[in-house]
Amino acid sequence: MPGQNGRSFSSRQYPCEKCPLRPLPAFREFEKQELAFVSTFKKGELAVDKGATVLVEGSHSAHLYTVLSGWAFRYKLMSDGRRQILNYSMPGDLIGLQGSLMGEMQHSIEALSPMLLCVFEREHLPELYRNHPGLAYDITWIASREERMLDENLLSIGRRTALERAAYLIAFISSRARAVGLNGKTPVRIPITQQHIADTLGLSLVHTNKTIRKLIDRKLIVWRDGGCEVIDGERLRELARWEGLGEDRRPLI
Amino acid sequence: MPGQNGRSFSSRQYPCEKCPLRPLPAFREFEKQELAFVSTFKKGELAVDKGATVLVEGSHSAHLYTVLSGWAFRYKLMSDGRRQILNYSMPGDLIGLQGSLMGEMQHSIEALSPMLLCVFEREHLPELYRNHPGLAYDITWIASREERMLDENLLSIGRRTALERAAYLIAFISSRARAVGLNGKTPVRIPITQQHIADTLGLSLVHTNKTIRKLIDRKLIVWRDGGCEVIDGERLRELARWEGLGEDRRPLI
DNA sequence: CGCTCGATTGAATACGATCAATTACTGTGG
DNA sequence: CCACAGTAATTGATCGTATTCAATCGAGCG
Repeated sequence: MPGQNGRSFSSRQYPCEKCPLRPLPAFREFEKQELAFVSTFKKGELAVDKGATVLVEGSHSAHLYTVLSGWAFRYKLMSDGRRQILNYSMPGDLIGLQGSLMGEMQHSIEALSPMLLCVFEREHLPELYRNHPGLAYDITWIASREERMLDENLLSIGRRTALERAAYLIAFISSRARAVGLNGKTPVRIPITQQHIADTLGLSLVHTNKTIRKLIDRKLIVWRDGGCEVIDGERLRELARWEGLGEDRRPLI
Repeated sequence: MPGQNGRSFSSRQYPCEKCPLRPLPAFREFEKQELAFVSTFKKGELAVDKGATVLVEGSHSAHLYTVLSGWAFRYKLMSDGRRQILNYSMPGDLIGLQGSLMGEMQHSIEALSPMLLCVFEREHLPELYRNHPGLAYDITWIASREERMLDENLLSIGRRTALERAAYLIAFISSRARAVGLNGKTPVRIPITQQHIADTLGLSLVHTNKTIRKLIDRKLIVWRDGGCEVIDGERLRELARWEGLGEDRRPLI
């Protein structure tokens, strides 16, 4: 199917039984029947281009997605254009749950790289709740996990200095990416611009640049190929006074 | 039962069938059988004093609470003492869900006033998911609502100026309080100190004071009896460039 | 080659933090 | 009833971090 608006839908290339993510140690094992249901729940796959808007504030999407591959960010805009990035999405993350449950989306999501998404129909969610309490529990768990990340981000923006914030953010994203196996032999390259970092940390672009530069000069990270790579995650966490993810295995819908 | 640690447990004075909150227009109607289950789910009531810690970061509480009356706030501490207040809890809000789902609490909760809490046992949660998919859905909905509030708070701290932030926070809390009928004939008095506001907005106490003073001088709020009252919510929202809650009826567990 | 986008840098300013008191209010004990 | 202690609010002065303004630089692209 040809792409319009930077997106193209296809039925399925990755049946849930052969999900490339599920075998990762980050994810919990699933019961056979749960996996079977998720497989019927999945309607198809959606490929989106870098820069495309996956979901937009104010819309009532009929769909819910799981990221199969690629990166995105979730953000809100004020009427005068100020932007706040709320969190990042990467493989294994659910996108659009808030909208599915509550109706209207109150934030937007944009792809940071080409992405492949599993598409689910929001209208089948009640069926999931009726017939698969374990999966229902998992979805609540996932919502709670997002809340936990937001708590930590709020602490960061509210109480950390600019340098600590930048260190925290990069360490945080990098830890999450590692957990889903995004590091090959080379370190993960986080595909964001300094403008994204600025809009996440609540700083100006100029000051963000000067702050990032300090991290580079201290050899904690490098900036290349339009993105960021962590060199010394340990010292980044220390600088940020951050305890780390401390996450155990999580469900994958 | 006598109180220790500022808390005292009693069986129940408010059976769910006579819940003082449920009839409020802010809450959805419940099926008879759902109400019956919630009633058995409720173990008793807990009264806590102002200033008492309801749940503490790092603990594994066996309980989950719904606020029947009173105010609390949810916060995180950094090892060096910096505090970030994440959100406020008021009647109808669920407390401790994150901990119930994920094990360890990663934030603390402290009472801002004397409170009365409905006590639920975390270990009965799976039963709720098995037998009451509607309630399970409601709990996810509640988690999503909290996430939505955090999104908005993050936007505020990240992108609003000090004056806008203060205006937003007070308008936000006051709107929520109104929705659960906390206003009699007089406006709601929000029982917080300026230190709480400072720790919510990510500002220093001194600067918070000067900012609040501007709101008072502009006659948008008054400060009295150790708390804050809104005089002109409309202009507060305008000043904050905030769209308002826009919430419809929500579930009450 | 000229264009655009993202990164970078210097300079001037402003917003908010910090330091240091002072004031107002409440509850307590003499 | 008053002195006193403790908490919360308030104010002025100074300092510093982050914003804004204004360029420049470098890489990728048509």
